[in-house]
Amino acid sequence: MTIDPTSYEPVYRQLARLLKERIDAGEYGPGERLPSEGRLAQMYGLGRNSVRDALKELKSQGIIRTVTGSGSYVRGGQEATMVEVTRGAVIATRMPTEEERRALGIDSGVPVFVVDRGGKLELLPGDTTKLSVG
Amino acid sequence: MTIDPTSYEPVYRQLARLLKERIDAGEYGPGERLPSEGRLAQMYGLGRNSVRDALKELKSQGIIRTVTGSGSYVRGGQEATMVEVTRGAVIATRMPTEEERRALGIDSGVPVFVVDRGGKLELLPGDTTKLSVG
DNA sequence: GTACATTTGTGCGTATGTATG
DNA sequence: TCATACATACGCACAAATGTA
Repeated sequence: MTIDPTSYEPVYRQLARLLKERIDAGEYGPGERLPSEGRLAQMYGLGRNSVRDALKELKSQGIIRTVTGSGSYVRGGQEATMVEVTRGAVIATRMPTEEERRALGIDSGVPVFVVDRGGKLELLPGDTTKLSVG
Repeated sequence: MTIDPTSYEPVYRQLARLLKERIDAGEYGPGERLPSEGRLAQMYGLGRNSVRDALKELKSQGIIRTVTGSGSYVRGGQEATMVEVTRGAVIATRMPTEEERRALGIDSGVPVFVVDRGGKLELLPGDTTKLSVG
């Protein structure tokens, strides 16, 4: 499969879709490193910025995470801890701010739970938390 | 308040933080349009790409949405519908796929609830849904 | 309906900084 | 020390969508 620059679909989206398919198919497993940005650009005949746009999309979807100086890695495969929510609680979900991300130690592209237990708000990372109603 | 290019904090993050403060302060209300990218670049002495990076961050946090050819608008102000979750349900949150986004009719930067009621999965938009435990 | 200006989207280039190994 | 790799920041050009005259 290759990239078609004449397609109606932007090349960076084509690449993002392509990489996601590879990941879903298990060709790149959890924790595994993707080829470098320069390598991907070379492989698919794109500029590095377009490759970065594709990776940015995957990051924003929480599919990969990138480490400066090292590479881009497939996320997933983590265990989720169960948190019990009690009667009367109200649960919302949204994307965290930068501060909240740092505080919770989560990557970009990961949403958070906002649990309101009678006025007291609690913030929980969405990638490693599941709420059980009981 | 202005942008400091010599700061340890990237200028696009500074601008994102600054705009978020303006929005939180109500200077830009829900539904209101932000200045155009070119205008913001001019106002703060940045390149347009840096402005776009800042807006991308706000988009990824679900704070604004952009419409091609029109502008960037402050999100929020929508009513959230309460959905009751019953005992035994398990709730997760994550970013939706493109297909799910189209199916639910939600913008990018909006996470979804995944409610598991005894094996039956239900997908709920995170921006217009709150879950009440009862 | 048409033409035009405005605004965002895409794609590429360059340069430099920072982190990793 | 050195090469590799990602991050930031600027620039340019053109496409596509919008809104208005």
